[in-house]
Amino acid sequence: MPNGIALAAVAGILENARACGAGRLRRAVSRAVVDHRDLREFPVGAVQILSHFAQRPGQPILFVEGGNDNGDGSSQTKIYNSLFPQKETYLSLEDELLKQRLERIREIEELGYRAYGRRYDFTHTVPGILAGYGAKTAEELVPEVRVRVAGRVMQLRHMGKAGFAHLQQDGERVQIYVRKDAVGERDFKLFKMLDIGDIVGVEGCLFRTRTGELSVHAETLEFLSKTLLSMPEKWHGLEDVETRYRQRYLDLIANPEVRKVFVTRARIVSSLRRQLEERGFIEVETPMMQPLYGGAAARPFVTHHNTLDIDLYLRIAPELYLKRLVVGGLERVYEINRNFRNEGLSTQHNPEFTMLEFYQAYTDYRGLMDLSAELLARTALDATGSATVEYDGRKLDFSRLERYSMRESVAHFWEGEDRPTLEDVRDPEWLSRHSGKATAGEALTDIFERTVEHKLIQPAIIYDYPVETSPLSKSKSDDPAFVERFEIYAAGMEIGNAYTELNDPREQRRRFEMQLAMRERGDEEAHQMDEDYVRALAYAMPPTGGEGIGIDRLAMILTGSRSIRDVILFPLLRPEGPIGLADLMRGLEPR
RNA sequence: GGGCGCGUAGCUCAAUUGGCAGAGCAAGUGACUCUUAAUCACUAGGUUGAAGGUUCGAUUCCUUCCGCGCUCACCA
Repeated sequence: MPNGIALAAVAGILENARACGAGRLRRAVSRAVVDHRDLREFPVGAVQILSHFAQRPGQPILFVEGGNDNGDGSSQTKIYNSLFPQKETYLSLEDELLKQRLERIREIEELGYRAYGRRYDFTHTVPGILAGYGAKTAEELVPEVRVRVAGRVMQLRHMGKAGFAHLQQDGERVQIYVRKDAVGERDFKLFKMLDIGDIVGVEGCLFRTRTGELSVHAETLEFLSKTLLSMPEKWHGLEDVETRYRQRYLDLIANPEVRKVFVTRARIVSSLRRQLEERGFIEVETPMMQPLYGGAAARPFVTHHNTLDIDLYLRIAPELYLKRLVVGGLERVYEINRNFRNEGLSTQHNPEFTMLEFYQAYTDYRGLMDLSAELLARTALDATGSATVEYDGRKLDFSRLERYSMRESVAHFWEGEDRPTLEDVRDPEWLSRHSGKATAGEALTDIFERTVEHKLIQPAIIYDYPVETSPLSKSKSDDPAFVERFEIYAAGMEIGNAYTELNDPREQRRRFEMQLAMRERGDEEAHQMDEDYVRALAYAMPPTGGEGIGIDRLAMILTGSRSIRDVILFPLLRPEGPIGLADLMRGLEPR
């Protein structure tokens, strides 16, 4: 290719004039070429090259003229770049690493191994080896312990005719020692070809190295899977937040603590399941695609079913379906699954998030408070090994849930001189003095949110909410301005919401109609009329307590994560655009 | 949606006032049969997120756009 030759010639000339890598020149040329101007003035800097050359007649010419760096701007380097027509000639997009790895695959197969292997029957896992033999001395390993173990190569240290590697499995690592005279010519050739990130199987005996590390003395190697891309750096791991979320698999490989977070999350969910099962709750699954949405105040996602030709909503809550089941006699039900709310994103909000909701017939919000205290204490213990966890430098004790009524909390957490008394907090005049909201209830909620919410670091229950902000809860019989509802707070976040369920179909009809009126006025978050739900209540629902616990936020607190995205494996991000790997691979495909 | 910040090699990070884009790890070649962030020598690797603008000259200054983070608003 003529232009390629020209480039080589330029490189040669510059090599003589000054030690200058071909890569550097290529970049300089490509910069000029990209501009595609006939004349481009270039900085002189310290460049002291005067070189010019012509290719063959009629071919593009690169003319480089240099001067001294005299600092007064009088000397310039000019590149007359007459038309290198295809910049691709110079901007090679080939990925050297990928090319090398594909070549590696060929070599591995030439040796008689599969680059992408089949079943490997291991006798031990890496964590199993560490747990079983990590405490044994060299002498105790003398009756030979043979193991077959597989894992991902995370570190490699070659030393001529021997070498060490660390295999990672389930987030833990064991060292293997491979020497030529132990594994033979062919396996040792394979060992020398390994890249960090490859997955291999090793058979051999356990021993301790001179420095005392438990290791597998390899006798045979099996190749199981080839990495084509390079792993994140061994020391710092993967730190780029965006890459960590987009390529969570890399995050999990490179950052052991991330794995722990998701293991803890799994423990939280299984602990809650087990505790609810023990109390006679059964797990159910209700529709995620709903013709009518309800159970919370939020904007939904809309989708469409083709055959029925109807729009459906991704559920914002399972509440109304779960209560239908209570009507049907499933007196203790729970569901752990995703809700979808079409809202902004933040460190505490992901558009899809996981909620536990449970309903228990014949109890009320007082009963649920006691149950919540037990559930949370036990979950913290099961997930972290302690009912006390540290979050953001504060110790949170889940074994004792503080309880305040909303009014008490305002008085209790007030900062400043004019701390209100409990009498003040129920005085409409005092409330309107401290909030611009129209009604006393809304004002109380407003004041609570501004002065109390962020101070609820210790796990706490706030109970008795104004009726205005709680459309689905049953009113307190002795104070109809308030409802039997509580929320659970910890680390300044709301993590749960519960109430004595409204089970009077007449009242429910009235509240739906109020919501409908709000919809008419353009409130997208107002409830729709769900007449089937009213019909269900009309068959009589037992008095019931219902509660929702945000699993993601609970997981944040119990894992010490500051962002909800750190406890969701694949948080919602904008699509990243073309990756280009498929094109690269296609370009390197042998034909 | 508003405000602030970030974007440089596969990864982690430098780059003086606007003046030749560098290092470590990873990669390639060679040496090394107990290393462990192995070591030693050499090599390669860049559209400085993208597009414009200012300038003799831009990673650096300006504008717009893209992506991410924090924050406010919205939202439980």
